[in-house]
Amino acid sequence: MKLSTRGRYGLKAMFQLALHYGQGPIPLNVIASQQELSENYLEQLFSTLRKVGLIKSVRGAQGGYMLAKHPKNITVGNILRALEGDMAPVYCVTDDNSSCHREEKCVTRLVWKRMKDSINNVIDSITLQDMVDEQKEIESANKSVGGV
Amino acid sequence: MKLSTRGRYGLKAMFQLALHYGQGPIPLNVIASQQELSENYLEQLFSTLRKVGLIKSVRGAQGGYMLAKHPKNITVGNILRALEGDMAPVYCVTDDNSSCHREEKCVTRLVWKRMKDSINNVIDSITLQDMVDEQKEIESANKSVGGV
DNA sequence: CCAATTCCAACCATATTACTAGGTATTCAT
DNA sequence: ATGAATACCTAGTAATATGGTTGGAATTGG
Repeated sequence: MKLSTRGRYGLKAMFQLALHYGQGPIPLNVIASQQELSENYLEQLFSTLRKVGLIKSVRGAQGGYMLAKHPKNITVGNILRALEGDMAPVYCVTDDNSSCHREEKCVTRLVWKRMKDSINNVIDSITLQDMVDEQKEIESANKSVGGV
Repeated sequence: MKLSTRGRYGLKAMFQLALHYGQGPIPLNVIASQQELSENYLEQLFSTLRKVGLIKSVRGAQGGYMLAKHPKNITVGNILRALEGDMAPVYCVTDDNSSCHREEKCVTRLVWKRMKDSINNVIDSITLQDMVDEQKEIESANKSVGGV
């Protein structure tokens, strides 16, 4: 049960945007090269993120992407759900729960439900701002110890 | 981020074995038909479960499979890890953490770590016995309300 | 006008998933 | 002893998902 590159690349890229929030648009190739990702592939992810309203784009020269809201108002859950779909371990506990005729009589379903709730609880409680703050802590901790 | 059929089928099948714990071996075709699964495919899952010591087999006619320990000593986590591998959302926080040269300086890694811990916390806290108990509760609740 | 950029749709190679097929080994019941 | 019922094992395979690539059109700052 692994996340695909969509979720992984997407979160990293969004974190980069958060680090430069308020500094104007950042072009895709900058982010792609910083994270050593395929620019064209990342473009597809950003297309998705823009359509759900998490980022804004500026077209043309000097254009690029930026967060559509303050980092404190964007959660990891917002990003992962946009890119990976419903963060449920099995389809029978997704929001658009179509199938599963056995419904509530199913004990394994309760297990999946608890897993889902647990996952979503974590990812909805972490904002991009939290990550930016943590990054600063790590950096200052390294500096005070004289790390490389 | 979904579980594969290995984890889903496997848990269901193990739950069936738990329901009949102490009643001798149950042949594979019985479980397969009860859960409407491919017998040959389920066989592969049981092979894995046997090799990690979660189930025992009895060969020959009147043979079959049974849990190797009491249901209260088998967790959902035991089963899912056997069938799905390390239950980490990304490889950089798996136990045999090989790669990830960025190590502790990586903020996204902290996010994955929290997700992983959260997932494992849930699945390690639920035993097959818990599921059997829940099943009985559901059944008796249905009965007392006069459900179908 | 031109270079830099986003936007968009289609294509493609590879890996993974979820099986199927077909055989061998073992054991119980008769 | 025999045959049916079972577990055990390995290889093959169709479908699907993944992780991109390709090529171009639209937009805009300088």
